[in-house]
Amino acid sequence: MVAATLKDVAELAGVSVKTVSNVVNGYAFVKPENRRRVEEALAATGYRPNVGARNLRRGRTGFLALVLPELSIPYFGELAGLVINAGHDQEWNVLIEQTLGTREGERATLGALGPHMVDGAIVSPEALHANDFEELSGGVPMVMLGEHAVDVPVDRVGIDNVRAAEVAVRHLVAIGRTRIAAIGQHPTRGTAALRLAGYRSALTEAGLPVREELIAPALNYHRRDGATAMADLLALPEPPDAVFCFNDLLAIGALRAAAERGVRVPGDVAIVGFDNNEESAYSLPSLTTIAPDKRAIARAAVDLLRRRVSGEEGLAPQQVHVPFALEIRESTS
Amino acid sequence: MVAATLKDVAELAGVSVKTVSNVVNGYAFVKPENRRRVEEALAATGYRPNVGARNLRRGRTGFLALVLPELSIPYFGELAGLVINAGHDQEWNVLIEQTLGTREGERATLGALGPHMVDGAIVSPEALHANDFEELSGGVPMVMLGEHAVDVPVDRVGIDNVRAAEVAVRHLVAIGRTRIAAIGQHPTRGTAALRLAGYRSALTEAGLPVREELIAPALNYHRRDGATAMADLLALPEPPDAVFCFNDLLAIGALRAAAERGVRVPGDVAIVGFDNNEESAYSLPSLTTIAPDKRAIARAAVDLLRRRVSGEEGLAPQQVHVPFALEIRESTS
DNA sequence: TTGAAAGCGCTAACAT
DNA sequence: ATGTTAGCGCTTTCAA
Repeated sequence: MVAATLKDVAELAGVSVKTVSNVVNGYAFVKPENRRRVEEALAATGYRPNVGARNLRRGRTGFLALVLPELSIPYFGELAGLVINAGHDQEWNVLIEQTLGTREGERATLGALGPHMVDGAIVSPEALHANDFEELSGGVPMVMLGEHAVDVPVDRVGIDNVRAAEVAVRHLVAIGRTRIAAIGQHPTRGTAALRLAGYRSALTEAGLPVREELIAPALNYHRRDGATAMADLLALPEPPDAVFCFNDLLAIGALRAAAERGVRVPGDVAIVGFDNNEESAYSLPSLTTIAPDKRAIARAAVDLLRRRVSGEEGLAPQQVHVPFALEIRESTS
Repeated sequence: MVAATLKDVAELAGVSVKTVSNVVNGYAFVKPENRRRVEEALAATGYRPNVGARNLRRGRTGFLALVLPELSIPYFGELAGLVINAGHDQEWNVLIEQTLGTREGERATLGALGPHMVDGAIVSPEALHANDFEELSGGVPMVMLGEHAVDVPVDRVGIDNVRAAEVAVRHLVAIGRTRIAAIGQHPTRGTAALRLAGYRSALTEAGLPVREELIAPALNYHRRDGATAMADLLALPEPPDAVFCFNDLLAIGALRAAAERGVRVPGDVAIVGFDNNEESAYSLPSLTTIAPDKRAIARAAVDLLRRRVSGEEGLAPQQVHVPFALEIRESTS
């Protein structure tokens, strides 16, 4: 029993393909008698539309690309799940591509995204340059995730990173910390610059000095990088009494570095993360963190794409800010 | 500059579509002169093949479905990344579908996988019944991930769960524990039964009694379920001195429940997990766990699928066992 | 070695 | 209300 086609069904029902197509697509007015016969034939043959053919005809692919660094990174795993769901709501299947967060990888992936491969792409760039974007977009509508230094006329969805960082640091100030460090400085990551700006401004606002030695860089944003950076901070003559990490993985690493040195959290040093990964509610201690509304990010991105794809030409590039919250947990109480 | 077609390129180069197609597909013998002109035209138009049309013609889709409970679960996030990579090696794009681990969800997803949607599917079933499988496979070649009670003539890839559980429990015996509990009993999960069997056999082999009150059920395999189960175990008149958790998330939850009650790990109770999620190397204490070779799982699954799709008919359903290792960390030392 | 043309399964004019 | 038919862009006989 090899896949039945519209034609097969039509023959079995004794009607034309058009009628079958109409029934299948829930179309118009079909004589009840015919509808019944078509439906029977449909069931009898176990007909399933050939999506490829349908899309070829319709001039769409039915696919959406989600381009991100790596699915094994909790934040992206969680986000991807939500994007898949949001995509389904718009009859899109989501194709996930991994770039490893390198410019190489990002260029290669965008370049491979032919105009026929997908109807649009949701991209979470980490290292892309502005001109890469223009060069490689290939006419595929795109939405960028997260705020970025890169200035490209493209829709973006994310939270207000400067404000979020301010909220995080203000919280540390509010619980009485004065030597507040930051982990995650990075030369090219767009969000790093923004979170750092928020960190600085919150300190200044509180009348606290910004000490450059308390701003720790991170080559990557993995757990091990957080541990390394935290080790360096704790080795300072005057170590910090609080640390704002630019993501939860860094914070988890920082937690471990502290524990290994017998430094108590939050007793000796309070820690705040960013992203609200599921694991952060279960770390020991659990992690206070900035919780972006990931569901809103996924929905807004897909929605923006839908509007672009359905050809709202005049629409200027949008910058959508979704809500975030400070999730206060044990690492700061 | 709307997407150029083969025809456009042919006209520009002054040759037939066939010749262009030949060049594009690196085919046969093309007169050098013509080849040059085609290549120029190709570059000038920025031609990209329409994958949908190509696949329609070729009778394949170029897509592979990866059906799993949820991408936000670390194990599946990590695995999905590896499957995507393995798929690319065989010129497949991977489509991820989430079932939430319910029979409902699994049935719906498999049912939606028309024969035209994907060339094959890699399925990680959690609740599927044997007849669901036959009813819904719709002729799409499938590979199942993990061992399962469900007996269906389908290729499977996974580790030897009974042996792995034995290795885990033997380790607990080896470090001198005698009241060894298990967390993760479940009425329908295939792996639960196998891991429990390994648990029992390792205890028996060590001459230790199997105490039913030390076998804790888990409705789900999330962190919170591990915490709940651990709380129950610790409330026993004679609490365990070791716990074997059927996955790392349960173990992470157990770690927290212990910490909240002032129970020291591994001092008072040693804990072993299963899966080797990335986070388990950074928990406090870090988690001893069974580490399946996930890369091997991904590769074997894709490879099996490739063989099925390319129509090796006579091939009997395979059961592939990939290697695993016991990763010893702080939670048992 | 290349061209012409059929057709993959579907949708949407157009005609009836 | 339904049938006929022309393609969507591509690959692939079949001829030339």
